[in-house]
Amino acid sequence: MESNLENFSSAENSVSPPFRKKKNTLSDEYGDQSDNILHQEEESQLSLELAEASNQAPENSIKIFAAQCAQCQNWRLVSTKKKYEEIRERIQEDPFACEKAHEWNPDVTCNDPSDVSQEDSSKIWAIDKPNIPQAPLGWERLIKIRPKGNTQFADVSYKPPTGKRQRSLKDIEKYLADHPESVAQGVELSQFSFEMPTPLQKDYVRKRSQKRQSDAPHTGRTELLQLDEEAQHIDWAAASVLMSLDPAQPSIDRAAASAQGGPRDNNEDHPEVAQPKELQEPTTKPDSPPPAPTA
DNA sequence: GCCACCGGTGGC
DNA sequence: GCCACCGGTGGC
Repeated sequence: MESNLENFSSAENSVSPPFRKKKNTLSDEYGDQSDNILHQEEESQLSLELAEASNQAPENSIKIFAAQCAQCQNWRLVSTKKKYEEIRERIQEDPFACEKAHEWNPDVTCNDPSDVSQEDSSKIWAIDKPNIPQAPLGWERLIKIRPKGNTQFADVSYKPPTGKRQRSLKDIEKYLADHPESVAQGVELSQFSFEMPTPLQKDYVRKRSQKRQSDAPHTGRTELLQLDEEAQHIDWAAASVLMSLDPAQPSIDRAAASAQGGPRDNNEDHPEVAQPKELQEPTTKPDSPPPAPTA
């Protein structure tokens, strides 16, 4: 992926403004299928890509951020986490559009294919919640993705200018009580959100009722990718952001694809084969998007 | 001793 | 049934 994206260490979220378009996915080529995914209301969204499962990147941090153009529904990589946060915070009132990407990708237009694809088997995608405010100055919002099979998809926390990570609103409350100076600087509870992203693969997270598969080592991201065969649909309509990890396994695409296609109305032609590319591969350069989409 | 991870559970 | 919070524990 691009170098730009590599900087990101954490993910954020995105928003999905209500749109009037009918398509919603990132797919260019398979645009249609994407429609199914988001179907109904189209909204623009943001997506994130998690760091590699390997040991290199900071754990399961999100590496790539993307936002969906409200007009063409294609996804555009966002140059920095900060920019991403800015977009996210106001995405509802100020929907993302390809034009906004000109700041870091001057030539991109709605005719260019999405910068990201869900097909990228090496990535795990998750949709983030909308309306998450930017972290207060000096604070950093962190999202740690848990390995597949956990009862929870991720852990959201905030790292204050000083002190340790805060894991909940209650923690924040306490922190603010103990740090009047922060309050004096304008930091308030409403600036924090511990909502976590939703994995595209529904079975990524273990249901309470199910036992963990003893055999399956929950190594983490790697497994993620492969699992779902069943269609797991995410409510794109409701979703706002996507994140992806990169497991070393191939075969994810399909899963991802099915996951997405799965959503309610799939009109796709072929259930399995169809691989909606909602997100195009990050591989693609942000700057030089491939040929035109088809929409 | 501190930090991060993971599981369990209470509350909605 | 799902989600968020929090405690326990293992690893560094």
